[in-house]
Amino acid sequence: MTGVTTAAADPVEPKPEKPRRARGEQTRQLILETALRLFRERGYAETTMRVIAKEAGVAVGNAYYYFDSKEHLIQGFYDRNQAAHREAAEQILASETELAPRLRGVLHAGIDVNEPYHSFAATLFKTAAEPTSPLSPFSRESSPAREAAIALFRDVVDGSTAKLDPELRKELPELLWLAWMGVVLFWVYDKSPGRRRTRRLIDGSVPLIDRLVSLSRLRVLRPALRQALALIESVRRDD
Amino acid sequence: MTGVTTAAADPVEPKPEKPRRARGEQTRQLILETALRLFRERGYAETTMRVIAKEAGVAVGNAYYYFDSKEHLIQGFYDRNQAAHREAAEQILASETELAPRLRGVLHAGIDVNEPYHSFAATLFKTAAEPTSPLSPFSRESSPAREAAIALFRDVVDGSTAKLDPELRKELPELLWLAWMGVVLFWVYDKSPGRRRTRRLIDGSVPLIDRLVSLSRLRVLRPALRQALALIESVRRDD
DNA sequence: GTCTATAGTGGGATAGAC
DNA sequence: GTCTATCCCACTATAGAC
Repeated sequence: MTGVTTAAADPVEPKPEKPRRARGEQTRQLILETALRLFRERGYAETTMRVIAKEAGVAVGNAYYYFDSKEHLIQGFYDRNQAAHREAAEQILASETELAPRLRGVLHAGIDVNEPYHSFAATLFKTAAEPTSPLSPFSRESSPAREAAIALFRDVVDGSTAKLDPELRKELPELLWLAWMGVVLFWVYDKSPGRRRTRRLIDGSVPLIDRLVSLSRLRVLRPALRQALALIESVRRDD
Repeated sequence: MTGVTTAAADPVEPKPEKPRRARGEQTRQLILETALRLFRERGYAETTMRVIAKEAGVAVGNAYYYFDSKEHLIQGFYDRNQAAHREAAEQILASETELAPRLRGVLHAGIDVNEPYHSFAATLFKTAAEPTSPLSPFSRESSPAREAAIALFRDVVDGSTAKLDPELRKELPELLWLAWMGVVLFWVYDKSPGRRRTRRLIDGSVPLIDRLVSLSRLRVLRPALRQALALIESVRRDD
């Protein structure tokens, strides 16, 4: 390609998109993929930045050029899986119209997507749990990812035929996301073969949630529902 | 009791209880107190083991003699506060007989006890959240502390005049402990002045829980209650 | 059993040359 | 953007004093 006649490369051929930047992005991806592979193979704590760099064929400093810290590699993982969850969920959302199976399908899809990373996810959870960490699911930095996740549950609710109290309908997506966080927490701690207990938790919780949502329209339960919604409202204030 | 004539030191004076061990315990406490003070003053990550040792007037190796790792200092903190919570709760448990104020009092007492360590507790939470860590509230190593905490909520329930479904009564202490973990999680993330939002969460949740517990005796809700209890049972299996 | 002092290892993170 | 050299700190090892 060094050829003479094309020597100075007159711009007949349009340059590939973002030649410089693309290379940077490529290096970034290379480092991330290498890191995630090593995390899966030998665990997070056991994988040193030196080894990640070596395996990826770059210098340690270069890894730190793209990722502020070892923990920031986790954010890459997080984003990737959020996207994968959304994609896996689309199928169910397109085919089901009842609330319960929609919810059930989306929850199982989330577990499916994360399963290969179960052992590594324990560490993910550790760093995500720190409130001061930008990786926390509640942090400002994560809010795009969080909003995306909540939007997924809004789809679950809004695309269903369920009849809901309008106030409840407004709050439900965020509540379901919270419940999902709870399921993830349970899953992280779940050591049962094939994560049977988590599957059972989902299969048992969904009909229960479905039943409670229906019951919430009963006259006897209206005050309790109002009280619960007022609680959410009061707690949300002054954040 | 080896001695013949007991030449050296006839046992006229009984030795002070555990002369050697007491000294060890003292050193241990000294190191722990020093560490917790420094954690509060400058944060966990910023406090090095070197500084802890120096401030306590011991050698680094000595600190490691008593605490297997820096994180293990947190277990000391955890145990201390559990005891303090229990103690603070006694007053309320001795004076109240209704479920709601008993629960409310115990929850607020828990926050009171932990409040001085709020900023440091964030880090505590981080390490506690790792499932593989012995510091996790769900780990086997923590089970004495966890059992003690659940026992506290058993007192809350059993010492109250509330009329409960017997099945629910059996499960409620553990459920309340779980709720308490949730409150702690919320508290850790709570940045509002004076932790107002956490206080509101408690004040709003307790009457709601109280109401739901009462409602659970209604005929319309019995199936839902059974369903919920069955869920707990099925999820608990094969641990 | 309790403690010191010292010298090391290894890994996360950074500075600054190129 | 990429590298090499270096810093700092958690943690270990060891050898020995009391």
